[in-house]
Amino acid sequence: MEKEATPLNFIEHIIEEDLRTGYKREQLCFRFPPEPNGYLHIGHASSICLNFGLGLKYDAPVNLRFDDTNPAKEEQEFVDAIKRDIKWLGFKWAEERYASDYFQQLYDWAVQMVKDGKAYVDSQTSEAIAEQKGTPNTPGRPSPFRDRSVEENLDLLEKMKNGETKEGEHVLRAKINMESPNMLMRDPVMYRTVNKTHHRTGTDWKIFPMYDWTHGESDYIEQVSHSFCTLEFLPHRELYDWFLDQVVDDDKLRPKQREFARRNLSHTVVSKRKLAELVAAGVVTGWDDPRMPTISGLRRRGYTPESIRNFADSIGVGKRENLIDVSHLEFNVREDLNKKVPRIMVVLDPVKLIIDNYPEGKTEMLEAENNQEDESAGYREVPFSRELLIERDDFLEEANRKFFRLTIGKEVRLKNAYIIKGESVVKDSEGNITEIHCTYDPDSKSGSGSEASLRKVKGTLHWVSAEHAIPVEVRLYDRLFTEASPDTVKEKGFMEFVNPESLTVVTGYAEPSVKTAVAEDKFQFQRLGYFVIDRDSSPDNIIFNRTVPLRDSWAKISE
RNA sequence: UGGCCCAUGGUGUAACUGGCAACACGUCUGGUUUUGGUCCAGAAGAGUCUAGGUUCGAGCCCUAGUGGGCCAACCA
Repeated sequence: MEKEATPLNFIEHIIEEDLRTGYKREQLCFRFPPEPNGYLHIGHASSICLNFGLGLKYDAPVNLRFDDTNPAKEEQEFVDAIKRDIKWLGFKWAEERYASDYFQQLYDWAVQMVKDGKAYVDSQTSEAIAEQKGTPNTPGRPSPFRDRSVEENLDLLEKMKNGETKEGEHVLRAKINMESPNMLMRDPVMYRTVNKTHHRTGTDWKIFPMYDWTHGESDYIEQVSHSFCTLEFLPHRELYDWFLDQVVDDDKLRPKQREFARRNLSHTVVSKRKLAELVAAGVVTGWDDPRMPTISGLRRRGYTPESIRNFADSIGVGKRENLIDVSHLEFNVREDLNKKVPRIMVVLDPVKLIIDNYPEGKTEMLEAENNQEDESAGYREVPFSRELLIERDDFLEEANRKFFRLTIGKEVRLKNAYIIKGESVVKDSEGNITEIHCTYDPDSKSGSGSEASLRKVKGTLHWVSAEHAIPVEVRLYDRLFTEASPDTVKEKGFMEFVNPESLTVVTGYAEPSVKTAVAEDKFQFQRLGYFVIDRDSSPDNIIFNRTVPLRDSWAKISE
């Protein structure tokens, strides 16, 4: 029907090819299979967007399936967090499934495999089994238990299942090929016993299936057509297919595993273990700290679901190693926020600006556009008076020609207000500027249309009225890691690369309308970056988080 | 002493069954602008890891090499 204007990525090429060679469109089904052992991060977001994006594109169901086969690591808390984050990203899953739903079916199949001589119980230590497996360069040797009788195997498997054997005493192994060049085919473990309470099956099961003996079978049960995973699972594909051979009915759809490269982000660590360490060490306040690469952290930092989805789409999928620069991600928030965030003026590092020729005690309300790019965002009123606060670095006594802001003797515009001219400064005994004095042109009011108001000036400054300013807490976030490469961070110990200035808390002064904005949970913006109101804010305690700083050029020119 | 995967501007991806290497980010220049943001216009930047081969023609196919990655949890 529709012409594909955008080129297909290689995953879509696979699907298109399958559609040409037998698959029916209505058979397409995908899944996102997280293990509930931690919070979702930006890496998962790519996978979520890929799978759910395919679902949308092909109008196919996408299941959310929790890979909960290891009770030692998994918790209900993570299940809840994962569901929340996927919803926040804006996706809807067709079915909510759990690998643990399939424990009985998996067990029945395993029993059949034992009967068919395709699986056996091994009673060696894990060390012995590992040793016999050989190495990628040397073939493995068969276990002494490899040829146990079917009866004995069945009996032992039953006992394992009932918890009549000790943890680690036996495992069930598939009988494949100890000399395979693929290590995974050297009689992989299918079941191990774990004496832990499972978050869903409780103590019903004492044996738990391994990933390989679960994933393809779960895909098959759910009739998933394409099971996409990251490249490190490529060697698993042979085993995925072998296990499927043992259970697949010819008249049902056979799932396909296909692999894509995980997408790495510069300046970002996503290892759950390391993130947990950051939380434990108190480097961050929690999994949803705005500096965390978790979806909940990004949300709190001010990233919108759209910006994350756009990022994932624009980055594409491939099969090669990659390191995507965070600037790609940051571009996507800026792009999205530009369109929809109302602007509010906030001064972070204030210095007093006094308009000598403005009447003392007078306050006038000026009209200000909420979003210059979106007229429907409307207008608000901002109080203006004789004493204002402006950014300290918006003023320089002696400026070079590249400095566009306030200096003595030059004119600039106060945003939404008047054109002013720098006159003089007052300094304390240490030479710090405490007051800047200026004069304003009463005819130059913004939007008045007067001749004076149309005069070109070299810069525009944001400001707040000192008397009306509302103190707010502003948290300036920078990249958590100073090193770009996740590998380097991994090798050298990631704590060394934690940026000590990743969080700076300052008191800022905002215009009064910030109160309304907090109540309405609106985004904020001003020149120094994009600010969003932290979700811990209340009208009495307003906290801003900064999402991304503006381009570095600002910092360079300031010097 | 193996097997498998990958190789396109600084970054990430495109290039239909071989046909002038494209898009986005980033960078730079200019313009608009009630902030240097935004927006608009434009530029620079790879000849596709190397060497052979097939072909009228190769980023796409073949061979070898080089470089990078994955595989030796009772993790996923």
